Amino acid sequence: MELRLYDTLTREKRVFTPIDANNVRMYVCGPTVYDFAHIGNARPVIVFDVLFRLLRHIYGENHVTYVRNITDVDDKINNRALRDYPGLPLNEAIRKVTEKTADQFQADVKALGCLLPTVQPRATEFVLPRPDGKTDMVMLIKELIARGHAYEAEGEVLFDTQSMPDYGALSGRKLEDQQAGARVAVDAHKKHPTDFVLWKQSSPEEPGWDSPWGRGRPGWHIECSAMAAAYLGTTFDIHGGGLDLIFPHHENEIAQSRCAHGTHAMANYWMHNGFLQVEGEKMSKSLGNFFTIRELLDDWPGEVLRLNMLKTQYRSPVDWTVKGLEESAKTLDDWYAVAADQTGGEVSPKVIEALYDDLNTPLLVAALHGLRNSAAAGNEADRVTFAASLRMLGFLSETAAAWNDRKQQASGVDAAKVDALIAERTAARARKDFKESDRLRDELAAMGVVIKDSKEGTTWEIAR
RNA sequence: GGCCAUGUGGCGGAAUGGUUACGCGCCGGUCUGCAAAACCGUUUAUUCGGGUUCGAUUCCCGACGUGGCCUCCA
Repeated sequence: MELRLYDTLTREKRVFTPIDANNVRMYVCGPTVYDFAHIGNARPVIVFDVLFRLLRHIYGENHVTYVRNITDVDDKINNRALRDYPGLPLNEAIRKVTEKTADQFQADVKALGCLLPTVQPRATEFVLPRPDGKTDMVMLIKELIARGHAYEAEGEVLFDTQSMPDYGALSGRKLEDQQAGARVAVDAHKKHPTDFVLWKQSSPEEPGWDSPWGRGRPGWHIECSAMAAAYLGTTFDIHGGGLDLIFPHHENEIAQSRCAHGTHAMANYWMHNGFLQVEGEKMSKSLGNFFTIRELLDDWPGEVLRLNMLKTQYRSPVDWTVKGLEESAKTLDDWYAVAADQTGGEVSPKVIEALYDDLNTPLLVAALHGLRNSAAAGNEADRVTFAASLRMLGFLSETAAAWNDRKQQASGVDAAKVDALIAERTAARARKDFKESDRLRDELAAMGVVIKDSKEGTTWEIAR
């Protein structure tokens, strides 16, 4: 059994072979911290967390390096800073925006059950040459100019796309096609319409760094090229992100990195997650179906959001619906009850096998259902395996009791009152006063409490 | 317009050149004072039209639908 991953560059599933099994290296494009992350942003975070966990399982916990950057230099951030903190000096306002947003992102991701990446570098720390000598953006740009892949024009430094014979390979674009397209803005100072900015000048009001090309700031793509090289080397194993990043972001990252380093590949496997729709419609602020992770966490435990995401294979579109969330919540209630705080054990081979096929998480969920049914039927070995498998995937982060308490607390139901009503009902049933016992049951139901009678007595839970 | 992805039962969602995925729901049963829960069981599908093939949901072509990218959106 071998791990196979779909590679966007070759458009096929390929057996995964790491460059160095002692240090498997993965880079995933993280957030640009200008606004709270929405549920669509959560998808790559969760998907690549699962891959990270799988790689750790295969190669060992200390033999995988996962880098997820934080982009804290971007014109959207500048605009947001000006809007939200009009009185403050820009640099201070920017810091407030990026810190607040980055902190919220970290909290959100943790709630979703994701492990901390090995490193989370910030773009602003990689603009200028560093004391530790790690690759920085200015260094890369100088190298690109020296190698004849970039040129200066009107104060900008631009990447010369025509200098790279196979530019466009990832997205399947040809330079010729781009020329004819009327929608590609033609700037007089560009040698070719697809040439893109590596460095641009900043006005005195804009954030900037002093560089060989004057005071300015980096273009959009160069920060990932720098941070990836800084931590993972000039060629590494896996580069991931959302489908929309294929062009131009990843295409241009590849161009910059390969041309600066003189390599044949930036990453050996390019993975892209599909998009997310909400209730069958495109998520957009104007439609009012735009949810931040934070908002969803107010209504659902993070594990519910996580499971809901993993019910679909990562390359397929996800339709994010309340019905789906309810189903996921119900499933987790059941799984918590059946797993029953088991500890230890090994992850099920079936779970690993499903993940080996390009992270087939729906098949994985089916395998979990199988274990669950076996455990519920009394197979104690499978109960342990079931729990171990769930934990490996980032579930079962709390005790079953805590899981149930959370639901009760969220509902605001008074447990003592429920217990008192149930005692009354039990007494009524004992004297065969079923009219009264049914009335009490209705009263509890009106409070959102469902009761369950069994031979051992009556238990209750919060209706979803 | 160019390029890319996708279209499976009431719903979500896998797999596969020929034999029921799985989950939710529905329905039936056991249990129950009646229910609920639990457990057992049943049910329904491969967008359309061609082609290849002994045989296609699976491969090929076309149509239609949906989504994405085409300079800073995961």
